[in-house]
This record gives sequence, C-alpha cells and structure tokens, in this order.
Amino acid sequence: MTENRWVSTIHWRRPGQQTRSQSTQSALMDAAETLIMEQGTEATTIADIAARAGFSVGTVYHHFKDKKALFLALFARMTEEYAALNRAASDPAQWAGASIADLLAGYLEISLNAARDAAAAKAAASAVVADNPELAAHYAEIQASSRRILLGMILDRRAEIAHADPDAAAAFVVDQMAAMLRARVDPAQRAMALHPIDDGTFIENVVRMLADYLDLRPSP
Amino acid sequence: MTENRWVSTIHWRRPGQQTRSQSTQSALMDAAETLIMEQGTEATTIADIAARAGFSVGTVYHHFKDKKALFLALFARMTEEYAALNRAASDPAQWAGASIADLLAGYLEISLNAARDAAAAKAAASAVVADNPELAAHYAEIQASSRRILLGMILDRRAEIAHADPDAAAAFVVDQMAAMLRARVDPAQRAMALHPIDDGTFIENVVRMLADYLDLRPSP
DNA sequence: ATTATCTATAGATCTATAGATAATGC
DNA sequence: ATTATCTATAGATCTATAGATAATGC
Repeated sequence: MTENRWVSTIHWRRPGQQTRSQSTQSALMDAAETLIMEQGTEATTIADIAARAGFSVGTVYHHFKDKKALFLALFARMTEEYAALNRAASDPAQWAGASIADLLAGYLEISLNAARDAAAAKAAASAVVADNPELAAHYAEIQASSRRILLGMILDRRAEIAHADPDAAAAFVVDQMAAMLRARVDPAQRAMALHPIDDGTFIENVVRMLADYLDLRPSP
Repeated sequence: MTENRWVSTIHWRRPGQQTRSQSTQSALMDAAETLIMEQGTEATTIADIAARAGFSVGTVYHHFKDKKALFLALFARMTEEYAALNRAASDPAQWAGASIADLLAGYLEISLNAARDAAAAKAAASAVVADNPELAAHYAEIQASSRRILLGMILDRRAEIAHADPDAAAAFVVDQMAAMLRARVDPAQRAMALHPIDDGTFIENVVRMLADYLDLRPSP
C-alpha cells in the first residue's frame, strides 16, 4: 500500500488520483446508500454492497479502508451536495425584491425538490449519523446553517413583520417550518397524515399559517 | 418445554402464569429498551441485554423465544402504554366546556409529558419498527388514531372555526401540530433549533399559530 | 417437582486480509 | 509496472441451544 492513500480524518481514497476507478467508488457508494435506506446500516453487509454494485468483497476493501470509512464517505458526499445546494439557494441576488412570504415559499419548494432527489442520500446519512454520534454535531450544524441563512434574509425584511417581537417570531417560524417540512419529507411520518395534500397545497397553506403568525404586511 | 409457552403471533411469555418471573422479564425488557436507545437494535446483543439486566444469556432465552420476540414484546408494551394514555386523554367528559384552543393546548401538554416519561420506550419502539416493516402500519395506525380522535373533538366544535373550509383546515392543523410536536420531542431535531424556548412558550405559540390559521372565534 | 438461572459451546455470520489473476498505463 | 479485481479464508462476533445447578412451590 502506498503512503497517504487514505485521507486520515475522513478515511477514503483521495479523489482525482485514479480517475479510472472513480466510477467504481461511486457505484459502491450508491449501492451502500440504497441498501442502508432499505435495511439500515448494521444489516447492510460488505458482501451485500459488493454484490449490489456488481463487484467482489475484495474490491470494496481496495477502495475503502473499512466499513466505517465507506459510511463516512457517504456522509461526506451527502454533506457536500447539501452545502452546494445551500450556497446556490442563499445567494441574496436571487431573492432581490422577494417578500418574506416569497422567501418561505421558495425555501419550502427548494427543500421539497431536494428531498425528492436526494431521499436515499439523506436517509443513508441519517442512519450513518445515528451510528456515529461524533457526526451528529456536524450534521446538526449543516442543517441549522441553512435555517440561519433563511432567518437572516427574513430579518433583513423585518419591516414587513407586525408581530410584537419580530426576532423571536421569525426564529419560531423558521423552526416550525423546518418541523413541518421534516414531517412532510419523512416517509414514516407522512404515512400518518390524516389529510393527504399535494406539495403545492402544502406550501401554500404552510406559508399562509406562518405569514399570519408573523402578521406580515407589505413593506413600505 | 411445555406446550403453548409462547403466544404464537407475539412470541413472548404468556403473562400472569409465573408471577415470580415477571420482574425478570421486565428487567430484561428495560435493559433492552435502554440499550436500543443508546446504540440501536442491531448493535444491541443478547449478551449486552443480559449483562445490563444482571442475568445470563440463557435466562434471556428462557423468557423470550429469540431476539425478535424480545423486540416485539418491547413494541407491544410501548403500544399498550400509549393506548392507555390515549383512552384517558380522549375521554369526552374530560373536555366538556373546552374550546378548540383548549383542546390543542391540552393535547400538546399531554404529549410533551408522555414523551418525557416514555422517551426510551418510544425511541426503542421506533428502532424496532425500523427493522420490522411489518409493524410500521400498526405503529402508524396507533399514532394516527390519537390524532383522529383529536380531529373529531375539534370538528365537534366546528362552529368556532371561521376558516372557509373548516374540515380541511382542521385536518391540516392537526397534521402540522403533530409535525411540530415530533420535532420538539426528537432530540436530534431539537438540537437543530435556532431559538430554544421552554415547553410553556412552545405550547402557547403553537396554539396561537394554529388558532390564527383556523380563524377561531368564541362559540355562540 | 417444577421453574429459573448459569456455564459452555456449536453453528452461522460478518469483517478484513492475503495472494492470485485480469486490466490498464507507460 | 501499476492498479483493479477476484477467490478463498482466518479470526472475531453473535445467536441460540444443551445440559447442569440453584431456587421456589406443593
């Protein structure tokens, strides 16, 4: 084994070195992601992952130091995708002229789309975090940062808020919106809904509820 | 081994037969519950459970047919406790004279208290359900039934609702309240909150938000 | 006598590695 | 020549059982 084949903190193969093998790594990670979502982390064996991706057990260990390294790589991949989405969505220029209600609706729409596209990645990342408490803080911070950005953009439009305590009300609204979004996106929670509605209706009504609470009025 | 020692569908020891051994069963189940919450179902071994409860591996198998039976027993125990709480809380007599806002606040308060008391049981039950998809429907139904009862009680007071579509609005409100409650109770989600508030403030503001959405007015 | 518990272990998995073979790069 | 892959397997766990011993019940 060559030196420095594994980045020490996040033990997977340094990307870009062997372009040829990257598709194998992706295939293994995709397989792991799907299997974790189907049956959880512990029940997902290396042999399972190899078979699902169409490789052998040895190949998995050629690309990843051990099982944990593969799972950490999965977490890092999901994290990066999320951060990229976040950067794109929180570009202030994109929201010039938008009202608070526009911001809320936009956040909900972007999040619902992302959740649909990256359902497997998110579910797998959650499962990995559950088994690796050392990641929990980082994961929480990633989630919180996107909300903090939204909160900042809302508070830039504080003049629209007629609620007696705009700062507390805005933070409350962002937290509760996140809770409603989470329940909407989590299949287990969604199965318990009394009243199935489509995404458009969901967004519309959540925004109305939050806007009423903030007591929004057109900015001067 | 005697015949019929295990109830076939839910494979654990028929209760009441050997009163003497029930405390052992409870101790094993309590240990399993704690361990599952700490490290998940797969990582929790029979040896772990036995050691935590102060018994040997053989004892676990004397009381439970296999690992799955122990987990199903845990699920059933939590289910029964939840159903009992539900029966108590949904007694219409208890809510005579209550407004819709009172109902919402009451539901939130009861749920928060129950969640605090039964955090381990709920977390363990969720983990068990995640590994046993055949339970998911039953679990969802249990959760949904408590919401359905609440919805029924709200609709009995339909006259208070000035929203254009009282039925849809009430169902939406109950679903979103459940989402906010869930986020409040789940430690992982709670860690991401931007704005930490105490239970009383949480209840007060959620009720205000939901009441505004329903556009409640005093019943005639 | 019957039930509860313990000790010891067989059998089944699963992780990770060693060593051989096939595919690419210079 | 170097990297990717496969096959085969050692070593570590973990589940579940068999058989012996201790504790209770009649």
